[in-house]
Order: sequence, then structure tokens, then C-alpha cells
Amino acid sequence: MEYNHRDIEGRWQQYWREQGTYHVTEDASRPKFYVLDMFPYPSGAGLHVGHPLGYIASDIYARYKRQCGYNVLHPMGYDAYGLPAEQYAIQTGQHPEVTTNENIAHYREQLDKIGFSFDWDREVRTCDPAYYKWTQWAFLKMFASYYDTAADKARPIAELVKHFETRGTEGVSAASGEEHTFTAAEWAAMSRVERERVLMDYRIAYRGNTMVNWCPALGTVLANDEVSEGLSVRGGHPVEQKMMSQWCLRVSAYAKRLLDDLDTIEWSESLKETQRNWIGRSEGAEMHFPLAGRSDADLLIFTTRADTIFGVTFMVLAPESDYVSLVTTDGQREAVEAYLDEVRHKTERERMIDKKVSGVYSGSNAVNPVTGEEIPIFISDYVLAGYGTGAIMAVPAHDSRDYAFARHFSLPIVPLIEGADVSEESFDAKEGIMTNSSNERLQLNGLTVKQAIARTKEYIEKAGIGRVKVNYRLRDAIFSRQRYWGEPFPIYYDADGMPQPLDESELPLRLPEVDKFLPTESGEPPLGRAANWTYGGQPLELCTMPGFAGSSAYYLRYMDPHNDGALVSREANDYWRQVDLYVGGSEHATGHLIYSRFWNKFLFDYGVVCCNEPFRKLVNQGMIQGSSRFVYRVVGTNTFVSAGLRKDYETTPIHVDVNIVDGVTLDTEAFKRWRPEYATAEFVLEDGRYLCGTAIEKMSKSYFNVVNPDNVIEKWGADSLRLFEMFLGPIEASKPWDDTGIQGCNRFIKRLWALCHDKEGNFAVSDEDPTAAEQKVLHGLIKKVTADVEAFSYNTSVAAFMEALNTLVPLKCNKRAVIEPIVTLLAPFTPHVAEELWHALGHEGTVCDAPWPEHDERYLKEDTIRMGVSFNGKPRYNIEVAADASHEAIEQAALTADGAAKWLPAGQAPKKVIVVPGKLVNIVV
RNA sequence: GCCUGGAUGGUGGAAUGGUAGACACGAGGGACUUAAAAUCCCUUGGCCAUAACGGCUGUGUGGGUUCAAGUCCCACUCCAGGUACCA
Repeated sequence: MEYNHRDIEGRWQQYWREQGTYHVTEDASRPKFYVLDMFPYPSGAGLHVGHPLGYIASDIYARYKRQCGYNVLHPMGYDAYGLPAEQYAIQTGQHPEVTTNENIAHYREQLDKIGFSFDWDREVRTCDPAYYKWTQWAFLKMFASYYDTAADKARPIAELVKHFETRGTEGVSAASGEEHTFTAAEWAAMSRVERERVLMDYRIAYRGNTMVNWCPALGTVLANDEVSEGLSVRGGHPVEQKMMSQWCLRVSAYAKRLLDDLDTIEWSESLKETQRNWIGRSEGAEMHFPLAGRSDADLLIFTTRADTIFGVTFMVLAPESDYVSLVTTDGQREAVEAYLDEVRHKTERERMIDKKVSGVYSGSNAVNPVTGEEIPIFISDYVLAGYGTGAIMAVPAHDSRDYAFARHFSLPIVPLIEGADVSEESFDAKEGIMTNSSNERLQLNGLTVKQAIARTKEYIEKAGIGRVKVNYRLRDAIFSRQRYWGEPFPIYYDADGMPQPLDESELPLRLPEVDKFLPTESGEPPLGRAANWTYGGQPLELCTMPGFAGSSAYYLRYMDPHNDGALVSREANDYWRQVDLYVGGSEHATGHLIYSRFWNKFLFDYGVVCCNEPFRKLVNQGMIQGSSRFVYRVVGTNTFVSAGLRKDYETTPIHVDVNIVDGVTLDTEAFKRWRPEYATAEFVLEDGRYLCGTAIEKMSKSYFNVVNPDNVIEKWGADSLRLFEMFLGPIEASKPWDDTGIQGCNRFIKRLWALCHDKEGNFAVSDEDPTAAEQKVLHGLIKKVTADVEAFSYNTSVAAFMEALNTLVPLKCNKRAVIEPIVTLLAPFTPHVAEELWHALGHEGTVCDAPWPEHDERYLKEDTIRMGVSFNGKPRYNIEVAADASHEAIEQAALTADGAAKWLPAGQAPKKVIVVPGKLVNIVV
């Protein structure tokens, strides 16, 4: 019998299913290992060959660890809430749950064919009430918590209330939106509603009035990571800034820990760097600038360049800043209003594209607290309300944005660094020697920038005009979505309109049915259509939670997926602890991977989980790109010209389905059938063939370059697909799919198969002892594959298998003592054929439990070794010496070898001889 | 602009500072076959050379360190990804 994947793969998949091979339970007697993939959003398009890349890599590692004796948790589930299903529902009226379930069924079918070792008994779906009960539960816990900045952890809000009752805000250390100051007596005098308003500023899940990214096309707000360059990541619709009251998570309170703890986890440097940038720590100072002629108020600004205080020639406020109304004079009111109006009507995108300098004078001046100089206050949209204090001191000589503004409004530019030429552009670098920067209060002249920053900060604190401050760019996460297909908030509104939590016993609060998935006529979210969407007669929250809500703690649920009494039991969490290896795309760097770490830290603060970080080691798999094919239509005709001849014509390139192209040769008949408009197509051929153009692009339906794994598996088998995806290149790299390459992997399997089958096709291995050469190949392979798998270097592992086979096939080595360990090593890579051969070798059970072989160094040692001899670094000839030869003996052998005379003239002694045992000899003449 | 990676044959890619190009694809040649497919064998960075041996050159560019550099250092060019009026 010849190797035929169709005979093998389905049979073993069924066997594994029936035997429960991949079912895993907690087992204290064995060490655990948790291997996790980022669970997919089940889209209607199904999987393409790019999706399983990471899954295959993690599956290999999970299987490898299992063979090494670990109790491996390797689950899979679905991130089932999401916009596409809802958009589809709006168009068709089809309930998103129905399409989602269909898509999941399709995904499962496709995943099963690839032969993964997932424990499907632990599957989770974020849209399952038994699952989202715990998403809602975590939200309630965040609602009932505040962040204690002294203890650096979340604590019950009841403790804060107790503090307010006894001491007011005195001695309070809590992260808050707005700063409050009151005494215990004042707290006691507050009404219930007033108190709740105050507490809302402290809760970790809070309702806040903030500037949000509003996407009119999607009819919902979006988080910062869901917006890129002013467009929604999903759909690419314009996004505008809007002040709205929304649910938020106080992620910012965790900024320091999210930053610092990056040093404790094994993630790629680039991903850590992305997170560091996103968190955006900057050290600086807050400073008060008095208003000229007023003593009732001053401006608080944030700067990282305190040293440039002598160069401040004006101030700028963000248009949304609270200071604007404070400083606008009657004379300027009209101009300011006009400007604010103009800014308000610009979308984020327009603000970014239109980088023209704009702004307006407020009418008021401020006083530089160090120089006493009076400087004008402007309002401009280049200052952001959400960062720092929404107000800046402008130093045009040393900040390019201030410089552009100063030039536009003809404001003075005072250079502060020796030799800095600011006639054409600002000098932004934080280096040089200070000048123009001394007076009787503060002397900076002659200091370096670094020293000047330190001295100024010191002065600011001493003089009481400000304080040293660390600012983070990381903002609180906006947690409301005006959509249907998400987790409902376990919140209702009381008679005073104050949000109130449902009791934990009411969970899960199920997503209600609605007649349509659109906003109501009055503009309320779709849940406004649900009948009886009330609790005790009071209205329930109409928004739903965003996509990242359900994906933030799913890795915990896998540990204990059927527990109805807890998100995860103490025992299960103590056993599985954290994810040891997490595999997924780097596109989640600023979204899921921040939220998940935040969510985990919050639960850690309450002892719900025992690990401070959710994912110990993280590997980012690259993308598999599509290789697109083009045909070239001569403009205005239905004639298509082959790629090599197109320069003679005026043509438009058109994407053509890769499935009707063999390599680059177009199947012209299939092309005519592909689209009705091409039925009468004519072709200009070269060498009798129509050759297509190519391009490497994202794998996408619209480029017709999607390769479906089902087709690949049908033709070559899952084992070949698995092997090939790993062989393509390093797991982290993006690389194009190349159809022809898979043959090489298929051939490898066939050759191995042929090696242990006789001419009649019967399984045949011999019980002879392997020769030294065969042992060397085998043990070299074990050593190499083990090291490579540990290092996630799967492409070189696969190459090592192929190289070993290239040696063994000519030797006709079908010896059991060699074949059996190779089959064992191959089990993680090609589980189906490995299982088949494992059973043919007479084993019971499953190859998944075959112990991972260890290599024996003795077989790799040699009696004699060949060493290269170089002269002045240029390799010249080889010598053979005893493996344990001394330096002197090797040197002798090198100098007296046959070829030596040619490179070393008679009688001349070498200047120097470098011997690297086992490597080479270099002789300098 | 900033941050992070890269740049090696026709292609994807290998190389703890130690004889660059493992492995695979593609290409060329051959065997088997009526033929094709499949399979097997040989060649395959470039240049020069030969009956044969062989020699030179070669990892984006220019320098440097070293007995020895794809690998380390400095400067530059280009490419990819991320990110941004963040003061």
C-alpha cells in the first residue's frame, strides 16, 4: 500500500475522538503546562491557510510537552461577539446567534481536519450565558472597587466609603477622575445621589463623561485601539470626537504596573516596546502659571521640558479645556466661539489631514512664574484635552509644534541652547548647554539640558509653583457599545437616574430578543427595542460591552470551564496558574494584550487568580500572505495579454482567482467560465501559454488569493499541510503562501513511508542493530529537533528531518531501532502518519503518549575528525586528525599535510597558528 | 518624525565570530515508461579554467575591530511593521 493520507487521517481523527485522547484533567502528580492560542472570531469566510499557522506551532509545542511528561492544557474556543455578525444581522434580519453558531460549526469542521490536540470538552464561547455570566461578574466587581494608589491594588469601594465617613478625603490614596476634597462632616451632609456621584469618580468600572471616539457609520463608540488614523479598524469608517457619558474602565490606574511588569515576562522586545509606547510614561512637572491681573485662578500645565521655562513666550489651551471659559475675555468671546465651533465640526481624521496651524487669542495673559514676564494665552487644537492638563507652556525655540504656531502668529522665539539656530526650525533635541536661562531666582546657564531639567524641578517644588509628575498616555478604556451583539451590563437605573448594580445572584443577565438590530427611532441602542428590558420595574442599561470584555479572561475559564459557582476554582487556578505559552498575532498588542493584563491584575488584587501576569511567554506568529495573480486586459477590449507581452499594450491589471491558475499559467477555459463577462475573452499568448503577473498581498477574498486549507488537505493531507506551514520560514515572519512548496513536504512523508514498507506495500522493519553511521544520524536528529522545538525554530526542525532521511534512504535503513524514535519525534509535527506507523510498529494506545526520545552523546562522538586548514583566513585544504588530538598534534598535522608546501614556502615558518579544536586551523604567514 | 525588525542564489530560507548558501521549491540533464503522472539519480551563487586538478569572487553601501566578519562596532541607503500634534 502506498502512502495515502485519505486512508489515514480521518481514521485516526475518529480514533482520538472516541478514545478521548486529548481530554485533560488536573493531575497534581504531574507538572502542568498551559499552551494557548488566541481564540478566533468565527467569521463567515471560514479559515484560510494563514489562520492555522499559529495553531499548528502551538499544537506542536503542546504535543511535544506532553511527550516530555507534562500534563498539557491546550484548549480552544470562540470570540463570538463581534461587529460582522451584527452588521450581517442588520442587513438580513438573521439573528447574530444563528450566523455565529453556523460559523462556529464550520470553523470546528475545518479545525478538526488539521488534527489539533485541543481538549474540546473545555471549549468556551464568549456569547454563551454560562460564560458571560463571569464577564458580567468581573464588571460588577470592578464597579464595586476603587484603586488604592498607596497599596497599589484594587480594593472594595466600601472601604473608601468608610474612610470618607471617618476622615473625609483626608489621607485618601485613590485613583480618581476628578479630585475631591471634603471633610467627614461634609460627606455626611451629602445626599445619596451626591455621594454616588463622588464615588463614581473612584470606581474602577465607572460611568464617565469623556471625550469618546464616535463612529456614526457603526452607530457606536470605539476604544482607542479600535481606531487607527481616524478610521475604525473594523470597516474603515470615519470616527469623530464627541463628549458622551459612557461606561469606562480605570485602566490608567494600572499604568505603572502594566509598564513595570513587562520586565517580568518573556515577550518579544518589539511587542513590549509597542506596549511601552502605548502606556507612554513621561516624566515631567506640573506647573502653575498665574493669570495676569487676577488672583482667583491660575493655569496648571504639564511639561517634560521644565528647563525651557525661560523660553516660554505664550500659552496654549486645548479647545475642550475647562480653562477656555475662564480666560476668554468679553472682547475675544466672539472670535473664540467661532474657533471652537470650527474645531467641533472637524472629525479626528480632518484634524490629522489638515495640519494647518490654527488658533485664537483668548484675550487673557499669564505670568511666567520664574521670569515674571506676561505672556498671551491662545486656544488651539494642536493641544489635546485628554493628555496632561490640556494646557501647555509654549517654547517655540525648542518644540516644533510651538515653533509653527509662533511663526504663524508672529510670536517671539527665544533660543535657550548655545549654538542652536532657530531661524528656520526649532531645536527639539534634549541636548546642549543652556543659555539665556538665568535670573535671580533660578540659574541654568552653563548646565546641560539634563542638569537643567533636574535643577528646575527642584526649584519648582521648593518655590511651591508646581510639582514633579509622571504622566501616562494610557487612557481609561471606554467600555460601552451602542450595539446589540455583546454582553448586557448587569446595571439598572434607579428613580434618580443613578446606575445600580444587579445582585450577583441575578447573573447571567441574558441578552434579550429584539425585533430589529438597529437603534430605536429615538436613537437609543438596539436593546431599547427589547420588551420588558427592566429590573424591578426600573430600566436596564441599553449599551452592551465591547469585544474585549469577553476575551480578557477567557484563558482563566479554560482552567475550569463548567464551574457554575466561580469564574475559576481556587484548586484549578492553583494548578494551572497562568498560560505558559501564548501564541497569537501582534495586532493585539495595544488591545487585547493590554486589557487582558489589566483584567488579570484586577482579579489578582482580589486573590481570584494567583498570578500577576496572565501570559508568561508569548510568541507572535507572522501572517501568511497571499500570492495574487493578475491578468492584463487591453484597455477598451475583452482581450487579455500575457504578462511578458503587456508592455506593448495599454492594459489594466485585474485580480484573477488563484484557483484557476497553475503556478503562473492561466487556465484560459476556466477563466472564461469564471465570470460571465469573460466568456468571450480572447488571449494573446506567449510560448502557447497565458502567463499571469504576481504580487504578494494580504490574503483576502477581494484579491481572489485565498487558499482554503480544506482544498490543501484534500490534495496533500493534513500532515503535509502542518509540515509545510512550519517549513515555510520562522514562525514570527510574514511570508507568502507558495503552493508548489508543499510537494516537498509531501514527498518527505512518502519517502519515510516507502522506507518502512516493502515493494508489495506491506509494513516491514528489521530488527537489526543500527550501524554507527545510522546511530549518528538518529541521535544528531534527536538533539537537533529537541533544541529547535524548544526554541520554536520549527522550520529548521523540519529541515533536519528531511536531511536525516536523505541519509537514511540510500542506506535503506528500515531498522526498528531507528524508525521508531523518528516516528516518535515526528508525532507532534505529523500526528496522523506517526500514529499509523506507531501502531504498525506494534504499539497500543497513542503515539501522543510516546516518551520523547533522548539523544546519546556517545553516538555523536567520533574517533577522527576532519578539520579545515586556512592560510590568512582563506580555507585551503582539509586534514584528518584524532578526535582527542592535542593542539600541538593538530598544528603538526596541518603544517605537514600534503598541501602545506603550496601555501607555506619551504623554510618559511608561520607567524602564528590558531587551532580551534573540532573547527579549523588558521595559519598566518 | 519616533520606535522595532530586516536586507544572504531564480524563489522561500539555513548558518554558538571559525570552510556561506542546510533543507525545500524552481530550473537543467539522465533513468524507468508506448506516453504522461509518479518515482529514482546527477548538476545547480557568479566568473574563469580544465583531460583532470583548480583558481578568483561573493551575504544592501562605505569604513573599522579581528589570525578569521553574513555574524561585532561606526556611518549610510533601502524595505517591512508599529506609532504619533502625548508638550
